[in-house]
Amino acid sequence: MNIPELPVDADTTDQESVYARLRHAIMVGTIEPGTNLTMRGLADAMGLSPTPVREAVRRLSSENAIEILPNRRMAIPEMTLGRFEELVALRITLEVHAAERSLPYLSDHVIEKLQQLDDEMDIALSEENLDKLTILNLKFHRMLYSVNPNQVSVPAIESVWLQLGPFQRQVVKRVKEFYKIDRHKEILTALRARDVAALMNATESDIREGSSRSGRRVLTENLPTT
Amino acid sequence: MNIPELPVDADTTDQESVYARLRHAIMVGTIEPGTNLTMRGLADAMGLSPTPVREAVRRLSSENAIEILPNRRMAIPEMTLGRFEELVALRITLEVHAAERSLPYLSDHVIEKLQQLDDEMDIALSEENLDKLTILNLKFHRMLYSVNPNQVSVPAIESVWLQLGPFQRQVVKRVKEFYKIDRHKEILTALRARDVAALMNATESDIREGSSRSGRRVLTENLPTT
DNA sequence: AGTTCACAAATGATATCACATATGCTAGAT
DNA sequence: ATCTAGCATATGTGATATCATTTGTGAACT
Repeated sequence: MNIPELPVDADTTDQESVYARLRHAIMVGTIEPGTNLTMRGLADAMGLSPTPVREAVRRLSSENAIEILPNRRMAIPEMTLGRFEELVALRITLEVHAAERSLPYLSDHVIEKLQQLDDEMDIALSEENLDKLTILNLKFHRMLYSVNPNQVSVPAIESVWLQLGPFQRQVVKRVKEFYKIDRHKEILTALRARDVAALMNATESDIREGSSRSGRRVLTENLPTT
Repeated sequence: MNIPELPVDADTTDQESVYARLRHAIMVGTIEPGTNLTMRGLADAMGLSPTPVREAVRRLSSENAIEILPNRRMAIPEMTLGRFEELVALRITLEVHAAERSLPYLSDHVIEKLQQLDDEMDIALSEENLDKLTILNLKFHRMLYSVNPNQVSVPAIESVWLQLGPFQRQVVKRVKEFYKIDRHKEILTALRARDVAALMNATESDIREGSSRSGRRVLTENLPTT
């Protein structure tokens, strides 16, 4: 198992950096569904003792990114069509909610930064750098929802991202087939117009087209439907 | 700090039981907002070494039930009016979503069990057993949302309950002032009629009246508004 | 060849220890 | 009396050791 390192500032705790590394790896789909993990294996891979690894894994298990089996072993959960569709539906509900509640706090400056992120995404797409595309996409959404100063939904949203993550590589490969219209441009237009209804619509379409269609295709080809 | 014990079956791990105990205590509001916690303090209180306590605490921190401060100390987060209103709004969005997606899987047998829970709540209310009332209420909601076999929203919902928990005792004391109409009865009626719109309406009203109004009152009386 | 049992290796869970940092208290200076 | 410096204590973090349980392997048996 090879978990890429991540830049960390000096004061971060080992537990924290393990958490960040695993989280990142899961979210971009580095680790495939069904992968079995061991505390000592991860600890060895990262050159640490099992202690901080256990703490990081526990956190991820509470976010439903890692599954603790009855035999006390750990695994990345398998994806099924039913679970996938529930996750996408939840993602839409949560992100439409978060977008709606961010709009009143939105400044032109943030819109500008969102625009820049979208530009970077265009570059990543043309370079076929799919992991980077994924990260930038999530960063775009996170930034929008975080402008609400009392925001409490981002952690829930990130948990859904984590659960969809292992499946991400398979989905994103097909994204060009289904993602004909650039919904981020629509989101940006709605933001500039401060148009709530348009924003909610564009957000839903973005998520649905970015994951649902291609994801379902992959799943009906490969996986059990239960 | 006195964290009540909880019944556990033989095979549960120490870490797991600490997690369950803390979680329960936070959810019914045993621990007040702003309370400072220490690993060793909790460990001593439960007769365990710090190791399993750390893991349980880490999990709860990832569910935003416990806050890790920059000095690496831990505390139960303070509540503010802004955060409170965001939490209630998120609770409504999530639970309306979950209720809607459970309805298609609902059996008469489950409706019967929900009815029984509601009866128990009436008794708890007449006995003024407020902690029990809280637990039964959450159990009622959890049972409904869990009939969806592919359900993925309950963990997110429980995280919101956890974040509202420390505030629960103050709110529930006032519940009689605002909770004039029994919205659980309305939910049950909607379930029996398989009426989605009525279900969603009743769910929203139940949550809003059960927490929002009395909660806001408590907060505007006591706390900073930021 | 396939099955079963026994033993070895791997793994998870927890306590303990060592270390670094943060906190709190006391004594001295102003 | 108040502030500050310094030291003792408390606390968080992580490595290690130990034990119980699970997994895996190989030999004996059918």
